Amino acid sequence: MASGQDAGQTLRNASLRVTRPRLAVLAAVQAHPHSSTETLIRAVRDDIPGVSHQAVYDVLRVLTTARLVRRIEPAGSVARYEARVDDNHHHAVCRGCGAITDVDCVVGAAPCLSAPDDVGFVVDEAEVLFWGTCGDCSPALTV
Amino acid sequence: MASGQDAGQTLRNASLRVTRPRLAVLAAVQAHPHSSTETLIRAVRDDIPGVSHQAVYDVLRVLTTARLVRRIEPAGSVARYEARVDDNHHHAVCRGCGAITDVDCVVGAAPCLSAPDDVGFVVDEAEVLFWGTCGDCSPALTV
DNA sequence: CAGAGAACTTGACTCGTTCAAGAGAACGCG
DNA sequence: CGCGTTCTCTTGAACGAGTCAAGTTCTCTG
Repeated sequence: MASGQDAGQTLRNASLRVTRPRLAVLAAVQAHPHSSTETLIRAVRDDIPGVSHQAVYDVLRVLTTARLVRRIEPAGSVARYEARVDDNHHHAVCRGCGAITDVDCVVGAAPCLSAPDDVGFVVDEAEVLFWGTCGDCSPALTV
Repeated sequence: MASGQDAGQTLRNASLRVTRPRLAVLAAVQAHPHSSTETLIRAVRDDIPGVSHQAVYDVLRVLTTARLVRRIEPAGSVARYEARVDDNHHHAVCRGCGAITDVDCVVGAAPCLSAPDDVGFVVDEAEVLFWGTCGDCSPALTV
């Protein structure tokens, strides 16, 4: 893939060392958005069979801290990761199957909602989560 | 307390049996909004010293299912509970100390944001979480 | 007041995630 | 190009919030 070098450069730009696990994790997150750590571990092992789960956990933390991936943690779910970091978008979570779908920001720039002007609370992010039922999980609702 | 009978009636209205643990948990959630399960267990034990943690977990699940309390689960935090269920409000979470503050809904009725009209996804709740730093945790920011 | 079924106690256990120590690899510098 | 420092990965154990399961106790109906 031509993006292999790009990923290396991306890491370097973030002052991170370029290692195979990091490249593989980055690629896995891009290829499988909203995946759990376990899913990502499996995906990474397709590329590097021997990676330890700890390595993936470490890499994900580093990438998250460097803002190269974004961590999502809907209630009742394990942590999930996605590579869309430069735009402001939200998520819809299905209560039935747990599937997560991207939802473009309904208002505009982040934080896309008016912040509480209260007692010195400084908002740096407004997280919006839509809870509901996806098409596959609502067969009974025959409109 | 005069609310003792009210709480019993509240449970009965929800078709739930009235037990001391349930009354105590309900009172604890009302008295300590945004508390963790562990905190609630301690609060309940002030009233009924012998309650098992399992009982509190059970009661919280039942009350949550019956919509008498609401469960909040910010990323990186344990589950927390509150008794404000009949209005639509959101939360501000401090990245420093983890404190949670109520924020009245900025738009109006729930779900207070336009839903994704996409592929048959039916939204029943829009959860908004403001992330930032509370007054106590930002002493360095001397405007 | 007695029976049925829900609720609580006790104690073990699961599972995602983190901690810790040592071996190995990436990168800057000579 | 090779060396050393420092960060990264491996291995294996540990943690902790929450759940499961079996048995006893209590609430409520008739």
